[in-house]
Amino acid sequence: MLTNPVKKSPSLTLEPPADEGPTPRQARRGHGRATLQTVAQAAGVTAITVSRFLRAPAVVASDTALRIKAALAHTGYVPNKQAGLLASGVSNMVAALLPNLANSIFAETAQGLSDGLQAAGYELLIASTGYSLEREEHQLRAVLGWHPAALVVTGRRHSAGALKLLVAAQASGTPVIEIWDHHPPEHGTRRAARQHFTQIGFNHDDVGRAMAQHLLRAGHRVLAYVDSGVAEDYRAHERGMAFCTAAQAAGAHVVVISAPAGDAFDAGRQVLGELLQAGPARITAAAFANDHLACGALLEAGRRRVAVPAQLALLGFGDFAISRQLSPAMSSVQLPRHAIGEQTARSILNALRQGLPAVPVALPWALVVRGSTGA
Amino acid sequence: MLTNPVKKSPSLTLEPPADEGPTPRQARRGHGRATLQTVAQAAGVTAITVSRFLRAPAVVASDTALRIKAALAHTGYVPNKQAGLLASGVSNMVAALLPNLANSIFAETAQGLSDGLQAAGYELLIASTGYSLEREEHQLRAVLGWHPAALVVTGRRHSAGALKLLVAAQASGTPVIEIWDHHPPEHGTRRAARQHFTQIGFNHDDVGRAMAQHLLRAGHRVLAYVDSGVAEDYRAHERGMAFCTAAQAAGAHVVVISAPAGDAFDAGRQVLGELLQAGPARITAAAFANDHLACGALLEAGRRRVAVPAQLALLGFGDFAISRQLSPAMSSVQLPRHAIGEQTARSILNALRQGLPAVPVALPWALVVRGSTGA
DNA sequence: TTTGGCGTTGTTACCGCTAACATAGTCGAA
DNA sequence: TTCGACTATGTTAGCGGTAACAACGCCAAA
Repeated sequence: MLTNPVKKSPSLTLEPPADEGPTPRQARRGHGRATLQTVAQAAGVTAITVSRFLRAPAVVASDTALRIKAALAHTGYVPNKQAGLLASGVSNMVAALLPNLANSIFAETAQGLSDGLQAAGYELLIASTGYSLEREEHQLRAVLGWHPAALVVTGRRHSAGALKLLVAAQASGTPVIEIWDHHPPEHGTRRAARQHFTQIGFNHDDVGRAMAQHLLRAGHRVLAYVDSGVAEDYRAHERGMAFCTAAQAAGAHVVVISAPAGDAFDAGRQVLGELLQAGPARITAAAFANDHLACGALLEAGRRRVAVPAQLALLGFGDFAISRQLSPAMSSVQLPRHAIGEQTARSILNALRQGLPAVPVALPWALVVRGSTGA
Repeated sequence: MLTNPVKKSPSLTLEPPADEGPTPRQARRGHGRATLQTVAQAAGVTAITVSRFLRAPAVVASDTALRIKAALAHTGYVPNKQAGLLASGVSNMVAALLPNLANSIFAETAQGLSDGLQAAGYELLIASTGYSLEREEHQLRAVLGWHPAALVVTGRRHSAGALKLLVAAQASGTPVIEIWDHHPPEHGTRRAARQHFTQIGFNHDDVGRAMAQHLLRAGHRVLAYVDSGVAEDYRAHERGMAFCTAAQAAGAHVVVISAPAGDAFDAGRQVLGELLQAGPARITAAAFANDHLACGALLEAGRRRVAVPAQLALLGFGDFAISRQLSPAMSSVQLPRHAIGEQTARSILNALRQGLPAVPVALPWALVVRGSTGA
């Protein structure tokens, strides 16, 4: 009964013009895809009934529902989200701005986000910023055009323009979440004056401090922090600063070395040479901005027959899969990579459903002690 | 001069109703964001003029342009892409379906895609399918609702429903690109009967064959292929099949072992035990579905004092960063991970700009011989 | 002076869908 | 029988842009 004659809708553009008068102007046609009109016509109802069926099948009569169901299958209807969103103002898309997708850290977070959101029927628009605040602002402006249901940005530092956009978005009810950081409000800065966003991550100062304390407790007194080769990765710097502060407070010496850019393993290898000769006295332990650097140093130490940890203890960050596999296994900081994404998805869904602002979450990390710092 | 009185547009809903009659029904308001109307009002023109300015600044008079520019800055206008797309039918969003973002292989491809598209002002909607064809179809249906400018899917195998959607999308002018594969048309199958999509990647049969030939040429006669722990990764299976075929054609024995699920390094370690005792005769060389498995085996070989390659040669796939770092360094197959993304972006942009279908591209890979197969 | 072209801006209708209100039809209680 | 509550569906008017066409002023050519 799909082809029974239905009352023709005057706005239907599918049938040939039938030259029944002066076509006022050339009608813009659709792209040939089925619309609600198409389906409605096939089911012998109007568009709004089909629309209702799609959003709440229970409200239409059961026989109507059957006809609509058949018509949907028959026409291969795919709802136009632009139109739906435009009309309803409700989006099911979440936009996430990440520094880099290729970096396993953010890739796993993206996967976690994706998992959590997709299960709830949301979609994920991803833009990468390459650690640049300028690009972040640009991407932000671009994704805002889609009126996303929520915004996820990485870190708590943004350009002035981006900040304005984020504040405006939040003010208009869009949850804004900063991931991979969890920082107490900074007093005495411009930052403190403004509203801040929900943060889901962990405190990098705490981690840097814990890394120092671990090495200090093992008796090291001349330390090094090997900073990331990515100059814009402020979180690695923050850990380094906290590391230095804690070490110096305990009366230890600290040297900071910046890793060269390029392949992180190779950078770590190169850094080992510097570690062996830098410092006022012999460096006995080094902490790294990430595990790849640390593993590079560890492998190079193996090649050069530098005893780890006896001669030089090494401590990574990130606990990548390879770290436990080397020997000695790399001590590192285990991060909630995937959990940040999952928790962010959960918080977003909560915020959207309850209408409440998302709550900040400090996720657990753990310093895992293995052979490289003398377990 | 932004606040000068402008001629009031009758359709403007910003001013209070001015109770000049029975408000027919409660007007739906926007979300408080600036619209073209807002900007136009501030600039003393109508919406269409602002719209024109945004798309082709040259066509409006220069003094008008100045006023509009000021009004845009003043209102913080962000174009509503839903509305724009709905009206024009032109999208600047590309949807990509990838098996997994956390996997470094696809993460780098995503990064390449993202780089290439963002530079041209396109945006990237990413969905992950978890290697499941069923989820792929579901995600496909979801992203199609956005009317993307192009579709990127991974691999050439899709569910029947997904295939139908892809064909329909392609028929309506949306470029469809299959990445990470490049396969000649298969004769005698249903696949051959239908139109196929632009493929950008490489031929996994070729790679599997090359892996076998490399080991055969080194004199190995009892081989193993260690398949991926992800059962749905058909490309790894295909490489394995080709590997076996080539080896057997040369009169060698081949054993196929499936890696256990879970951490790939650990899986590789476990597999080493099997490799040492499996087979009709002693296995002298093993090829792996990916470098993590291979590296796991290599590390375990080091622990067990199994000489690599003298006692057992190991050959990976993917050339991950760690592979060159171990000793002996892992022989592997270098893949155009990032290039697949970049090339896909380029092809999409070409196709959209020229209106021509995207051309298939076979990207180069290379078997890199290092110590683990006895360089 | 008339005419036509050009440059610039405005008017109208429409993209596909949904909110709000309106309207039939059904059924039970008064 | 009448009324009201309730169910199921329809009508209208947008959401915020853009395509197509119209119109206006200006200036040069006829």
